[in-house]
Amino acid sequence: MTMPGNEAAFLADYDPQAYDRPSVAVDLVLMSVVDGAPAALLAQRAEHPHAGQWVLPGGFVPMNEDLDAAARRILSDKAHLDGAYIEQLYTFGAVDRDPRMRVISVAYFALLPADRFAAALEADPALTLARIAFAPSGEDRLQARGRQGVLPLAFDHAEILSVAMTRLRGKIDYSDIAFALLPERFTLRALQDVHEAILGVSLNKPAFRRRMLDRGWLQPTGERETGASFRPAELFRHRPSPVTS
Amino acid sequence: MTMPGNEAAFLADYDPQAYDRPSVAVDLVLMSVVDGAPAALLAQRAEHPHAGQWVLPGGFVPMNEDLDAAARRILSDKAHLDGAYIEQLYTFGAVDRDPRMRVISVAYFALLPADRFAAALEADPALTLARIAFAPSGEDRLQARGRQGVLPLAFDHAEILSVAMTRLRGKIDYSDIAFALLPERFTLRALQDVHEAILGVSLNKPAFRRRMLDRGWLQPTGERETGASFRPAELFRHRPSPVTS
DNA sequence: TTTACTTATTTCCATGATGGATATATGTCA
DNA sequence: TGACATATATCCATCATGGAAATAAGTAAA
Repeated sequence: MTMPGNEAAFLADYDPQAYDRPSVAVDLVLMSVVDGAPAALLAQRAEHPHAGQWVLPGGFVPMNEDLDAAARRILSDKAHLDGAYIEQLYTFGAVDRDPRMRVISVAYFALLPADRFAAALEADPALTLARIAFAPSGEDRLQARGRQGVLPLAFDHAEILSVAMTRLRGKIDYSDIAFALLPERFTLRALQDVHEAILGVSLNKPAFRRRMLDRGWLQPTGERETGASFRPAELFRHRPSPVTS
Repeated sequence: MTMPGNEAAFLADYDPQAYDRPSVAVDLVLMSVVDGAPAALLAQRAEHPHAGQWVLPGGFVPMNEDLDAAARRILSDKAHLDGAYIEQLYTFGAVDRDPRMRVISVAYFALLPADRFAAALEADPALTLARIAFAPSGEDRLQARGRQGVLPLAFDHAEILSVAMTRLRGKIDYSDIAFALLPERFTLRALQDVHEAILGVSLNKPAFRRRMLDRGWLQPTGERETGASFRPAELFRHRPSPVTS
């Protein structure tokens, strides 16, 4: 290769094939809170490697697509969902994490209200919504349960899921991501349930109410929930970050 | 390609060259606090593209090296440093972020006490330690200054640096990363200076002292600083996370 | 040796956030 | 109409924090 005198000439001469390169994938941790427990959407692999086992929905990143765009495409194509809150999580790059070849995976997590998963589960029978149980030990080990028991995850996806849960727990009480797990209108009770499910603790009700209200994130709608056989709670809406705007 | 009946056969048949793949790089944000201001180590590019401009030290990830190992290797080879606190930051994957080809960059940040940079700066004249000034507007824009004025960064490295500063600011008061920016023994004043430099605010001294002391992170040494022309402060040592152990 | 000086360290108090018990309000349903 | 169950409000003790002020402990000059 010659040494070109200027940058344009250099680029024209540049050979991108000079070195072997790893594949880059995006894996999605699609999370929600279902029946008082965190849950993640998993897919059953149809092909080798690890055919039949459960994994996070994912796919490779083509040459002409931004990482974030790839995440959204996989959300739509593989999980039949859209409009989720999406955030890049961590990049996993151990040499042997995939038996086929070197694959570096950029993990994203995506948060959705529980009811939004119904369509996805119907559209694709290879998907399941797995409950994430806290390990009996206080430690950070996770167990995913499907319809019939404990679900082991293929590749290093259990670790990815664990990192996602840790991130979620870390962010929930200083950011407003909890609202991404709730429908547009919700009661304070529902908001508290989400916090309790993610953190794995039970919270004091008046204190929680106070805290949320004077964060300025809640917009009262004046409406009340229906269908309860007792005093219905007021419905609130998420008022997006009044501080930042 | 045939459809193999078992996983071993499938892997034997698998062609990793079937699709074009991006290059993967690791870029390092090497940070410290120097003279009361955050600073980052920058390198002057010797080659195209952007020859002569300033960038974060970085390099490509070969096929047989874990991401974390690549970060440590670059720390050692490109920055002539070792033993830094290293943490993965974020992965940047816009299609056109590098004019040569598609490069996905996994950014790490690394924290070091200010005095550790001296050897690196001597060993490699293409390195400089740039001061990071807060933008006059309250916003999160950053300016890097070198010996002779404002240093613009090539590629998307200004954005990477900005993400690193944001992460550092976000973590400094609930984690113990501040200690990675200090020598083994330090005064409470020095610890507070680090916090103030990162956060860009001045803190209340007695409150800061109390907070740090009952976090349990500080181990008194009984020794005192020397060379001050007034009452010398006690030297403390970092006692690594008493909670986690 | 003593005193001025400067910063470290401690003490003290006011304030605001939080945990938690308790009281009150307001729906549904028998 | 009243029992019931939960929402919502009130109240108080406790703890973390900001900040002023007092005290301690070195150095250096008188």
